Amino acid sequence: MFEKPLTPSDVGKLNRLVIPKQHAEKYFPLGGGDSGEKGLLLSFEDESGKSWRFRYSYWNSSQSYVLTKGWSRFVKEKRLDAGDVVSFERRKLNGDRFYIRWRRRPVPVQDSGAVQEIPGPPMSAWTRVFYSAHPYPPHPHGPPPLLYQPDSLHHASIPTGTKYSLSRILEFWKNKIEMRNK
Amino acid sequence: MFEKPLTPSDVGKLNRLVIPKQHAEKYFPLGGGDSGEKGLLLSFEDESGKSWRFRYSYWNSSQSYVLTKGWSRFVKEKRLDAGDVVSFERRKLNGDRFYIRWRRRPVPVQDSGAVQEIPGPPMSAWTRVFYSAHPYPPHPHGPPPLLYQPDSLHHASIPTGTKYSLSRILEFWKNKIEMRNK
DNA sequence: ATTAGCACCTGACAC
DNA sequence: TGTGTCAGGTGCTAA
Repeated sequence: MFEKPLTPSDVGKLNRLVIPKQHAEKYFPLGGGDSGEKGLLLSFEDESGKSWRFRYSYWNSSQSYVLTKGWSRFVKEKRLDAGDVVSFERRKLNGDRFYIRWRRRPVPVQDSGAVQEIPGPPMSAWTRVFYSAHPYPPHPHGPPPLLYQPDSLHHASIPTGTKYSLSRILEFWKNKIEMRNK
Repeated sequence: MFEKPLTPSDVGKLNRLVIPKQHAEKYFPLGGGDSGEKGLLLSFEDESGKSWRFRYSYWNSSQSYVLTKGWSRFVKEKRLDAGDVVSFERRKLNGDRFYIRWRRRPVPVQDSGAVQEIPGPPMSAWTRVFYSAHPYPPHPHGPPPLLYQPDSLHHASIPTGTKYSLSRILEFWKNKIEMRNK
């Protein structure tokens, strides 16, 4: 049916996938007043045969069609990232089902030289911690990103229970924000 | 009956107070199918004798009990802030009524003077920032205050060894930065 | 235009 | 380890 390259918001904390209107209206029509109220529950099968249910609805405020409930679980399980592509298919072969596929982003993002190193011995530790732990890059529009998440750091593991002393936290972030505000 | 120290959300723009489940089910039972649907209207008397009505209901999605309608007016009139404590009481003395009381957040524990492993601001910087930052967006005019006010730190309300989980730290600072960028 | 209120949703974390 | 709780969110509607 169609594909969509995921935006940062699609894989971010908004927990929703925007379906481009032309595709939404063509393939997932919401019947006006009836199902249009609360949306639909759409079921898809992934590459492993696992079934995924997403709530599909229309947001009047943004006039867009979205998958909401269930979407974030999919993003997490598949470890989807901005630029990756999801595709929705319908196969009438055995029973007319919906399928959802995904693939890594076609070409690695070119390094624009935007990654900023924070100087200082403790800081480098912190940048690593932060990069690897920060699930969502900042919004792509507006001011230049404060944080950047290079591919190589995606899954660097920090034990989830790791804790840090306040003074180091404050020191680090004071710096961050001062840089940001310059 | 019980008390609750208010969270930033309880006094913030969500306009609701979460009643901890244990207390809710003990003192404000929602009778299954009857009142469970639409909640109740609870009436309380404050310290001045003024009557407050709150809508009390159960949110299925989060499985929590909340005061909604009317709550924000109470917060505003009493100028409640995060950390302040509300208490709910029932007095059978004259007529078995509900009372609602409130008090300012407990005075912080005196700073022990212990030195941090790494030089940095006292712990209260953190608490102060954390709580004062949330409720209502606090930029009246002029540049919003930078991260913390070292000059206003006379107490430590957290034991000096306290550490924080990464997720809390990141969440907090993400908010901070977003506010500054607004 | 703003916002209280409402019914939902989710991730983090304490146990 | 899971699981339940709940703090912090969302979009929508009505006023």
